[in-house]
This record gives sequence, structure tokens and C-alpha cells, in this order.
Amino acid sequence: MELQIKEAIARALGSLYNHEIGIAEISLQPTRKDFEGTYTFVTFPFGRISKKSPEATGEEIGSFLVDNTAEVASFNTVKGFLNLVLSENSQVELFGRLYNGADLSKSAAFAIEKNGKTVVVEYSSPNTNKPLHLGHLRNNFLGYSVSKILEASGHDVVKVQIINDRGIHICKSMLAWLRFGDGESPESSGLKGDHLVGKYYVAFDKAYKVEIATLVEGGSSQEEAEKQAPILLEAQEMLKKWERKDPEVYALWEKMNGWVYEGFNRTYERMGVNFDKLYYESETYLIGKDKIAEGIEKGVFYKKEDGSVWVDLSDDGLDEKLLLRKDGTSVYMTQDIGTALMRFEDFPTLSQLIYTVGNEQEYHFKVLFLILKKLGYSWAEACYHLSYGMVDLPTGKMKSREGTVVDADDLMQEMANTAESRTKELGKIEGFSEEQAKELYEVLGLGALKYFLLKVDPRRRMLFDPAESIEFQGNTGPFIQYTHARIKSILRKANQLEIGFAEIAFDTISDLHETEKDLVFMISQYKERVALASAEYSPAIMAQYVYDLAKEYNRFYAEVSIFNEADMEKRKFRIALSALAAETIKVSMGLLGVEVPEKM
RNA sequence: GGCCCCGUAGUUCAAUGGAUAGAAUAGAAGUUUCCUAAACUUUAGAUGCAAGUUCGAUUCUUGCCGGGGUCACCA
Repeated sequence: MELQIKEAIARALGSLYNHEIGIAEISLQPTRKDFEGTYTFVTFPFGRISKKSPEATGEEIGSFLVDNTAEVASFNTVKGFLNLVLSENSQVELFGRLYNGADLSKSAAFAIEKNGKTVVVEYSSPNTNKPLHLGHLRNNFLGYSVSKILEASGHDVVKVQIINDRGIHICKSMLAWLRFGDGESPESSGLKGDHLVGKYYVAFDKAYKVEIATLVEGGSSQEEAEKQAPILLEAQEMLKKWERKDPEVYALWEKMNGWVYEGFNRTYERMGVNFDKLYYESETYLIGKDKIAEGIEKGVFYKKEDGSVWVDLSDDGLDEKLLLRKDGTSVYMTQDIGTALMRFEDFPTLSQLIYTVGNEQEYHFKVLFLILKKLGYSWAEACYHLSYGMVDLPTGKMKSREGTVVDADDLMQEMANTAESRTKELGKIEGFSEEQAKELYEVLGLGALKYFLLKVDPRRRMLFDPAESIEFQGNTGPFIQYTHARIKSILRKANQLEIGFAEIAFDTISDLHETEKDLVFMISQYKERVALASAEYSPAIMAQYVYDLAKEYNRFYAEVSIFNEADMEKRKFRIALSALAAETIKVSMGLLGVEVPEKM
């Protein structure tokens, strides 16, 4: 539809002003609500071609379109804005093309055309020494949603994560557990594995602080004390033992990581995210070390006298960056070089590698991509840092050491609880079994949470106020879920009344209500919005879209009656329109990773 | 200090250089003999400051003011 109108405008410019223009250069925008029309063409820029005022240009193009196309029924111009009013016929036809009878999921409105490109999306990538928190929730929901959006726009997507399973942080938890744990396990304590290990990470930090204080009292400087606290030295010793694969340390490492993975998996499952392939830092850091050795030979990196290895990026306006410590152990960058390499070996046809990581690491990724380029990997250009803003609390930034974190498991549970009490207040659990009700609370609570975190532009920092942030009214997940459930109720009734709406005599449909026209238009916009969301890596665009669609449907619902309509074909048309709206809501919410209930 | 990001209704968020800057929430006022009122309708309320480019600037450029991030032999 849009394309046909653009073509017609190009023809109009050609025949009226002898001006040739490509379709791509013509931009149409949806007409603002307070003017009549569906599409608006801005004529300001064409004034110098027509040598007439913007209004006169609009009048001429408008007349041409009315005379020469079936779609444009009339027009109006306001200043340099040409508003095109579509013929009713063409709107009904548009719906007919989008609607695929009863098999809604195969509707042309959201058919996917594969583009043959493979994309790897990395997200989550936690450390294995503490449980997931609110920041991880934004990360996971974002990464998962972007994967779905890329798929919907035709890519083949592989979802991966790198698990930071080695390093000093996990040794700290291990050491504290040995010291204070008394053999405690998830089974013996009933604690979720990741929370148990996190508990000992905190215990380490506490003991470490006590030792520092003691040393300072004994006359050490703060700085010395921080470096020489016995418990820290012991943790460092443990890391060295781990690197030598000391059987005892290695076994403990495997045991405690196992606890964490078990805990993470339960969290991921509840979050509704998953991965196609896992990478472990313990498997990639050695590759990174190899590459650094190669880089030294090639002269890309250099070794200092103390044995540490560096790269000099000052020609690129950046600093020098450490790649290997003087004791030869690897740093963050070392591992990331190895991981990137492994991925391009695993997926040779990869057209893009997307890292979903917070914006505090922008510098790190800038450096990483530059290093990969310097090492001569042509695919360095295909790496992209999907950088997102932090989630702030009303008290400021979340800091795990200060205990101001919002735990992911707690938050999800709280959301489900809120959904439960809200549903019960409204008295909407009649006809639900206990299990169904529980499932509903989960869908609603998680829906509210995901929608809340995804509706904001990912690049932006956002505020999360536990007391007020999560609403169930207004621009929220449950609002959209409710709209879907309501439509499903209509469809159930239609089935009960045995009204078939797979086949409709479209040529008899006329006198559409304003909200019906708007709905058809909204649904027809789905693919375009997916393409935009994909290009921008922004679930927020889909969230905005599905919200607008739900709002439009609620307007239709309030103003137009379906089952009181006397004309049977029109009644069927309205049911079909509702059905396709529901499916569009479902598919769009699916791209956000949010489920929609049949009843609520 | 260098580099990067952000300043929009009381609050939380929108706005490919386009019309009278949209929503939600909180406030005020309404809508239920009719398909689910977690809904709908009406109302009031905002672009940090100053220049520049443009037919047109929340958007682009520069300066200032304010907030955040980053520049680790942490990850």
C-alpha cells in the first residue's frame, strides 16, 4: 500500500514537474490524529522543483493522485503537508491481503522473509560468584528480545553467552566456603546454589575487611593492608593452584560452579530466556593467550621489561592497554580476544557478532574491536557492542558491596505476588484451577516486569523504583495482555454462536468506523516497525507499537459493537479484524519475550 | 583533566529535521440495562541556558550550566 502510493507520487513528480526521483527518496509519514488522512507527504522540499508554494504543490500532487490511483480517494493540504485519504475500498482490500482466513499465525501481516544472514547475539554472561540482579534482568530481556526481533526481520540468530567461570572472584567464594561453610550445600541448607555461593562471596568480603582493619591497627597503611591481607593472599594462591589444575581446588571449583549453574538455570527458566551455545572463560582464555603471543611476533603488541604485555593505541587516540600481567596470567581483554576468535571459527558465515553489555564497558569494546582489527581479522568490522544504560534505584546506582542490589529471583517472585493480589482484588479468578491461576500470575508479573524494562530505549539509563515502578494500568504489559484476553473472549463467543469468520465477502463491506480504519492501518505497519526495531536493535520500538495497537483496539472496542451488528458480513469482518489484532499483539509481545493469556 | 552519554509535564517515558511536542501516572470531572471498567472519554500541566545552520530545530553545530560513565596488572 505504502509502496504503491510512493510510486504514484514519483509518477506525479515526473509528469507534473518533469522531475525523476527514486522511491527510496520519498518519505511518507502516518498522518497525525488531528488531521484527516492516513498518509502524509511533506511538500516543503519540492517547492524549488515545482517553483510553486508548498500548498500549491500539494494541491497539484494530490489531484494527480486522486485522478490516477485507486487508493487515494481525497486529500487536503495544510501548509506544506499533503494529507492523503485512502478510499474505503482499498482499506478493506488491504485487510483482505493481510488476513489469511482462520490460520492467523500464517497471516501475511507477519510473514518472515529470510535474508540468509547469520547473527550471533551474546547476552547475560554473568560471573559465577553471585546471583543475578536487576541489571542482569535488563541485559537478558534485551538480548533475548533483540534476538527475536532479528529473527523476525529475517536473520538466522544464534544466542550465546560467555560464562566467567574462572578468576579471583570465584576463588574468593571457594575460600570463604572452605573456611566458614562447614560443608553447607544447597541440599543441606535449602538455598538456591547461586545464592549459597553468593553468600560466601559476601562472607569473604567481610573477613577481608576485618583483616584489613587489624593490619591498619598494627601500623600498616590502608593500601598495604589491602594488598597483604592473608585471606586475599590465600585466594590468589588458590587461583594459581587452579591454573595448575590442582585436583583438590579443581574439584571444589567444579562443585561450586555446578551449584551456581543449577541456580542460574532455574532463574533463566523463570525469566523465559535460553541460549543455543555456551562459552566458558575457562575454555577461551588460553586461546587468547596464544593470540597474544602471535601478536608479539607480528609486532602488534610489545613486552615490557617486567614481562607484562601491552598494546599501544595512542595513534588511534586511545591509551596503552594491558593484555597479560607480568606473572603471565590473563586479564579480561585476553579472554575476550580468544572468545571472539572461537565464535568466528564456530560460525564462519557470521555476518555480525553482537555483544549485549552495559555502556560502562564502551571503552573496553572499542579497544577490543581495534585490537582484533590490528591482528588482521577482517571480521573485526562485524563486531558490534549493543550498549545499554544502567538501571538506577531511587537511592542511586546499585552496588553489590553496599547491599543495594535488587535480586532477580526476589523481584520476579514479588511481581508474581503483586499480580496475584491484584487479580484477586478485581475478583477475576473465577473459572481458574489453582494451577491455571498460578500460571496466570506468573505471566502477568513477568509480563509487567519485562515490558517495563524493555519499553525504554535501551541506550538510556533508566530508573527503577520498587515501590512505584511496576504498574498494571496504563502503558504496561498487563494492559496489553488484558486487551488480548478480551479479544480472545470475543472469539470464544463467536465460536459458541458458530459464526465462521474465515471467509468474508469483502466487497460488501463499507461504511467503516474510524477506529476500524485505524486498526487496519496499525496492523499493516507491523513489518515496517519490525524492520526499524531490528535496524536500531531496539525492543522499545516494538513495545511502543504494540501499546499503540492495543490502545487503538480498546478505542474500537468501546465505540463499536460486534455482536449487535445486524449485517452478518460486517459482523464477521469485525471478528476477523479483532482476531488479526489479537494475533498481531501476540506476535509483537512474543518479540519482547512476553506471553499473553487467553483469559485474565 | 581527556574521551563518551544524558538534561522534555510533579514523576516515569515518547517524538527517521516537519503540523498545535505525544503517552502513562499522580490531580480534576465523567462513562456499566450492551462483547471482561486491569477499559473508555474530557480536563490541566514540559523541551536547562545562549547563539548558529534551515522554509522549519526536542532532534544538527558551538559555547555555557547541571547529572552520569570511563580512562585498573578488577571483571
